[in-house]
Amino acid sequence: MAAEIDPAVLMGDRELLGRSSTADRVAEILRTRIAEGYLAPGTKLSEDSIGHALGVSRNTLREAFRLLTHEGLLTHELNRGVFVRVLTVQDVIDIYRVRKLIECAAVRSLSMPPYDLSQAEAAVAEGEKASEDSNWAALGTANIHFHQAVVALARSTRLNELMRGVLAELRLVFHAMDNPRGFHEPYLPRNREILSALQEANVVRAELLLTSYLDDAEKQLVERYSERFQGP
Amino acid sequence: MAAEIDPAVLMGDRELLGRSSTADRVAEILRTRIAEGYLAPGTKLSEDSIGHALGVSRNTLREAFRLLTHEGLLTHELNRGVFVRVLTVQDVIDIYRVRKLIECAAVRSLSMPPYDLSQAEAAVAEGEKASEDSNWAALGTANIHFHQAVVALARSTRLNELMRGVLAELRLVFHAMDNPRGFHEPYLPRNREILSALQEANVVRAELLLTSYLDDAEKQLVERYSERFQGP
DNA sequence: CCTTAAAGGATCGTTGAACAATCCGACAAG
DNA sequence: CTTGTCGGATTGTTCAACGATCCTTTAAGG
Repeated sequence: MAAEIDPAVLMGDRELLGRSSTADRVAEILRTRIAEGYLAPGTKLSEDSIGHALGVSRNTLREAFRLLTHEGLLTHELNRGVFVRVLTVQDVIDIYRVRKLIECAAVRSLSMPPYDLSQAEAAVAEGEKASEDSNWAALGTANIHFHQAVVALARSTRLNELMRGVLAELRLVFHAMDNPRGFHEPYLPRNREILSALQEANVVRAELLLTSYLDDAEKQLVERYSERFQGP
Repeated sequence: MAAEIDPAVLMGDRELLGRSSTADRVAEILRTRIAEGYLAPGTKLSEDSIGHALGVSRNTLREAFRLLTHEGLLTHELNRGVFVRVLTVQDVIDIYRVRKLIECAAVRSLSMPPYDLSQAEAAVAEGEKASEDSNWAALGTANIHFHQAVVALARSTRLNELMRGVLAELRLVFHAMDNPRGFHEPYLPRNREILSALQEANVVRAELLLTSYLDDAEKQLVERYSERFQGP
């Protein structure tokens, strides 16, 4: 009469069920505020003011801080408090070193098609739509999603996690760009090109495109960033 | 009369001095206990008992738990408490997927000598000494140090951090091996061989050796691990 | 005038206690 | 044997308090 229950179906609901912990929600709020630039790098997050503003206790807030600190969005200085992370030029260089190493390795690790490129395709489409809508913040997000999808090709949860953190840090850098359109838009067709190479199973070409992409982005970012933070 | 003070000398003491936050110290204690196997995977860490045993408050202990949870050494189940992480076979596979990707990419990223191989040399020597002393736990640690040194060749703090976490997780797996000597010792000469290839600047050979090393270790580990946790 | 030292206020680190929510085991009923 | 219910134990969350540390201000001295 009744069909057997597939446990796998219920698995997807677990995160929805298990999600709670006010600390997680507070962290999510702060994460969003940081990502959208409302909390600029260098801003001090006072336990008292933030806790009072959000109506949560200091202890709970501290747990949220610890979450975000571990994600690299906040820095914690003993007896001084937490601050929105300020990335140095050295950090930018390190981030791109990681990206080059991992993204390229992920592409190279692909053996025979078919791969699941649906995420990457969705990300490129997302970027093209954002570009049409002139929504440059969304375009930056879509770019990040594309490269997350590239790493996901390696099918490793740990690498995905690492990349999620690294790209979240990169968002902090993006906010230092005063011309988001001029920075993000040129990379959109390059993402499309990389995707095409992957669809044609031309791994070598995809890796070459990816490398030059990352080299260019790094150069551009380091240039802008250093003249803004170390320059005269 | 008095000689000039060399500031560099005092730098080494900073971590000793700046070591703060009881939560950090508690985390360090637990980290060590887990690494040495005293706290076996699956063990429940009761807030009451641990907090009372270490003489710290429950709040502080929870911060330490949160730290280790994010490092992947503990798992946190809502309203049930924290447990020493029990890795699945899938986790082992994922860990080795990451290792193959990153360690090989780190080696391949080397361009022209000279590289700084001092860390790697020290790790191999450490392993050979541990082997002479028949200290198999130390041998496992030395092996981990060697591969950490390999990743360090990429000179990225973020990659180093990732690898530190991944290899700490791997320690959890090692404790499931009932014959540590038989497992660790065969890999010692292979580390030496990889080091030799690097010293000769033969990057291609080093990468090949590394790949087969990791493939063998993964196969062996997965076999043992699955028959122990999913077997009859 | 500048440098150094001390006092004060603000914030963080840590603890202890309290209450609600949840889980776990035992026991009873069907 | 399964289901429902109860009570003890543990966790989740908040609050208040005190000591420790840092930053700023103020004062003294060269």
